[in-house]
Amino acid sequence: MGATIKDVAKLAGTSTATVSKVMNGSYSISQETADKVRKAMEELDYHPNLRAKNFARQSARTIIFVAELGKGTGFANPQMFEILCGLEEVLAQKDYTLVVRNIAAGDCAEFIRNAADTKQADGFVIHASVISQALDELLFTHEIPHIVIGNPNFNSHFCWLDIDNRLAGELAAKHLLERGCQSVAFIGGKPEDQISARRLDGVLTVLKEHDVLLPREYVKKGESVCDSGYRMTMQILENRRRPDALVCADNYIAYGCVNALHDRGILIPEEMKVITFDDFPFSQILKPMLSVVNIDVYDMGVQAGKYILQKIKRSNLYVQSHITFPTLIIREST
Amino acid sequence: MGATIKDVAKLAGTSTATVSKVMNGSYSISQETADKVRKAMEELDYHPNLRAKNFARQSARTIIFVAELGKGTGFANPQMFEILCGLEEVLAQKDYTLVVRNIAAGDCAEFIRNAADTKQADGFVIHASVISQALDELLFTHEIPHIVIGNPNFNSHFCWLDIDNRLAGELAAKHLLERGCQSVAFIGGKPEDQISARRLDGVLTVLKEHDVLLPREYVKKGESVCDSGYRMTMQILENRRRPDALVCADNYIAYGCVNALHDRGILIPEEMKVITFDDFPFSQILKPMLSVVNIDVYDMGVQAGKYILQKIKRSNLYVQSHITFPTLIIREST
DNA sequence: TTGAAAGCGCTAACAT
DNA sequence: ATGTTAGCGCTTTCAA
Repeated sequence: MGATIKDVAKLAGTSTATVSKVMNGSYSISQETADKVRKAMEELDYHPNLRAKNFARQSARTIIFVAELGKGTGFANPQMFEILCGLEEVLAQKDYTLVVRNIAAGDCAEFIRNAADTKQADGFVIHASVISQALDELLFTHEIPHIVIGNPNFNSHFCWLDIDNRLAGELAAKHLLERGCQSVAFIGGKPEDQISARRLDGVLTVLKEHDVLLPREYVKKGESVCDSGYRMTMQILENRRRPDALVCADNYIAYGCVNALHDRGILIPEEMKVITFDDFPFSQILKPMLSVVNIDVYDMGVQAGKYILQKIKRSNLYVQSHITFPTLIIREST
Repeated sequence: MGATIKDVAKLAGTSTATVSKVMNGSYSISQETADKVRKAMEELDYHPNLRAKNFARQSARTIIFVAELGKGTGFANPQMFEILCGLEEVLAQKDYTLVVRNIAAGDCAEFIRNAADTKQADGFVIHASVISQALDELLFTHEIPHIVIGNPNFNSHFCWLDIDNRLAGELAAKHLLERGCQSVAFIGGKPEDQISARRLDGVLTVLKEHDVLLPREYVKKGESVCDSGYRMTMQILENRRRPDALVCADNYIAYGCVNALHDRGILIPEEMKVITFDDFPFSQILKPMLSVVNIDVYDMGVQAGKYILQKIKRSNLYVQSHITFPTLIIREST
């Protein structure tokens, strides 16, 4: 066992209260005493017991990151890890501890209620995959500091942050316009895929503004897998008139798309420009390397960290926003 | 503030000690009293304060996962996240809390010393990227429960777990032999790449045993990137006699390799079998889908969790082993 | 400017 | 089988 505050007090010839005050930088301590105490600390190689401190203060200085984890999550969702890293950066800087907790969506409310009740954490960063009406109510009525990562798809009181996929779509479209494209097609994910839908939305907005049409037969919906991207691309190529650019809703679709163009002997970007979203996992590896509209998910974690710390201080703070800005990365495919 | 143990005791008409015993399942409590207490708990919606509990018990029930995180880690190293998920599963099951902490290699020893000193954690799971001689000494002399993920490349007292890359190489080679291959080439990473080297080692061992030769010109060393894989494959194809199988040291190399074979019009697997390691990120997506020797990194996290919990109980436990077994996944490329 | 003392909520040794 | 009581290490109020 290391030295305790008592040992320090004894050696310094003061009370434990004084030692505590020195540690916490109270103004009402004379230089002299402070020096004595600090010397004693050094001599004893004293490190305050964080747990005792938190207990006495009735605060944990802990944030729990809650999400549905499990086998395969690391590979399927590296973004989540990236967010986690950003979050950690901010929390560690402010001497907060980051706890990671896997929880099934159904058990989330119960878990958080208990964790908040027993003061295991001061706040929660919650992945949108585990939210529910019940959770919303709990957080709202108990005023539990939290921030949800991802836009809830139902009406709620949650504080949340999300990517602005609509804006991302706009950026992609604008870039194509700048490249002189006259006719653009979009190949997307499932009809219910919100991300894909919002990206399409952004694309459409910009194209309309510039009187570039995107006829119905140039919008495809399939699945977020390579094969589907391949098929959708082929379908688009069947049209009498070909578009001069393809916007792919994500990397997987883009991969299939590039394969299809390759098989048809269509040159990228000379005959067809291709752009997609997110810089992972293929965009930098495919031939040609793909232009993308990317999201800095690490920064999203940083933002989440800042907000949750603010929420803890001022619980009336309310945030619902698309805070993380997408950026255009131009590569060979456009 | 929620109800405390005192409130429960008062309502149940017992002492706090009795309440504590009921909570912790002591044998020496009559059914009757236990029921009374439990009813009181329910009535008050009592949840024990975990921090008080841990503090009183002088144990944190916490494991800290220490690694060098930062922007890009999530994408560059999804394995780490996968391990983390496995670790969380085991710890949560035993009511342990998992804390994630980014630390530079240089600051690691200092951080762990302090965390251990102040009993912030009962044990540490440490990524090999942040270990050092100093850390080894600290953990050894202070008998701090830990487990290192990854084989340290210097002499040490660490407890560690790692993947058995040698065995993985053996499995790959055996599979090729079973497929009737007579002549095998290996295209690997940099000369100093330990993982690549061990995989090659395993391949060579098996081939020798079966009198299949792997001549010097069939072993290439390059880089773990697609382009390098492409070039190395082309080099091998330049030989007068072609091998009938290629072992690629990893997914990136394999990607280049497949491209090269494709460009040369060589059919996989009919004219050339291809096998690689790890099931990420391309093996399931390339055409043809690649046979791989895979490592269950999630399970590695699970193992790490089990070991660290054991270490905490019995500090004399000593582990240095390649604990996670590779498995063969046969797909179209062989 | 300093110190005494009462917590913080729970555990565990010891007594009954 | 149950209760008494002394901690766990630090904070914080209040008095000196």
